[in-house]
Amino acid sequence: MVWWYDAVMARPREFDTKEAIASICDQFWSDGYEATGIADLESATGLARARLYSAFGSKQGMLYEAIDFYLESRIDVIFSRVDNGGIAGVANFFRTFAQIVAEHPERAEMGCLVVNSMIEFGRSESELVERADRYRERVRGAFRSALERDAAEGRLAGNVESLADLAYVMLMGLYVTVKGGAPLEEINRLCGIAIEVVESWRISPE
Amino acid sequence: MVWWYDAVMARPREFDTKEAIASICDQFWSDGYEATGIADLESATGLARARLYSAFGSKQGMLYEAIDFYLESRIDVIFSRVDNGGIAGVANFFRTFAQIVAEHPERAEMGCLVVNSMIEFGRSESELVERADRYRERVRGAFRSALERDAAEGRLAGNVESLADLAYVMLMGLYVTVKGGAPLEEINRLCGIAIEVVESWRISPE
DNA sequence: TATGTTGTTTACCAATCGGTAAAATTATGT
DNA sequence: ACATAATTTTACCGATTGGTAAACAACATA
Repeated sequence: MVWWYDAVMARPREFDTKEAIASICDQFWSDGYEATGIADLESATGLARARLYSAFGSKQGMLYEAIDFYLESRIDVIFSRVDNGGIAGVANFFRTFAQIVAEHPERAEMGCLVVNSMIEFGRSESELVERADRYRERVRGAFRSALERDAAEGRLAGNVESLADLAYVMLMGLYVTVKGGAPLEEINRLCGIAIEVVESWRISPE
Repeated sequence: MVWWYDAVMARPREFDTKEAIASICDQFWSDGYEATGIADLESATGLARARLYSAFGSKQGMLYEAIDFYLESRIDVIFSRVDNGGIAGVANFFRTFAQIVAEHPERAEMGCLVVNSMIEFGRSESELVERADRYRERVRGAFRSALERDAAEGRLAGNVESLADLAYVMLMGLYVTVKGGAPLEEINRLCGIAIEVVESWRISPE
């Protein structure tokens, strides 16, 4: 018994857990939680099931880590470009959204991992509800911080909170519609409307 | 072999298929497709699996019929009250939505069967995409027909199609947010914003 | 009553599900 | 070199999955 030291390394892990989680994330993202079996995760990561379980504990655990990874590697990156971007930043976000749907339909059809998971589980699992809360807060926070710039200079028609909320709701509506397989022209029309709405918030200087 | 007649009744079915579909619909609606097993459908309907399969063919077939039932028994009923209702009709729809979320949270958390299925399957199954198309068309159609009344009398600020689309997108965003387990106050705020948006479309007579 | 046809019942199926026990391997600290 | 502790490998588990074959029962026609 080792009584003098309790943090030995023993055998180090041969694979990069972040890399594995990235693959797991993609798998859950494109196929959903229930629809992906452990076998799918094995082939996605190239790791035997027992290695996955020893590293992440359970399938649910893998989803939680996948969502955490998604939040910091996708959501945070995407929405940090919206932060402080003003009305133009918000409008450009929706423009980019439309562009991605047009140019990378396979990616667009994956929708958003958090939205997908929210719908698949509802509020049945508190660990997911908590992450969904963080997600909504991040998205709305980005829109708020973008709009605050224009609001400070008196160029925003309306209050920041409400308009950020509206941008958030429109985005969620777009995600659902894209995932549902709506035709491209319909998506483009809806994105165009969202952009019009956002730009109508601008008070042009006289 | 009966060559002179090909539509004999033989033994009549002992259960009401519409009733069974209604139960199946509720089951899929509240738990999702993948998460409900045949055993769940058995206990929901009170019918042995073989009876379900002889009547509906497959689990997917049951989902298709469940969605068809949902479209005509829920969507059509709900949105027929929006048809021709004017701006007030659209605004009232969102008011009712908020009310249901507040008073019947369990029901609200089920979200919308079509939205849930759209997200669970994506555009992978054409039979679902087709139904999703019909769904969107019905929802936007109701909003359009509601707004056309005001538009005809010059009391609508904006064009009917775009505003109906906007109402649709906002509704989808609300569904997702409710299903994701957002707190009631947040839902209420978002509904309030949607209502404000809708009412801002009204051109009040001077 | 005989026959054809359909619905119901019962029992069953192979395949897959998520998960794990245990042996073999490989690094670490002494 | 040696004991320790972690990882990897292999093989496996019971439970559940969606689905079905076959015997039996009820009705319509003749």
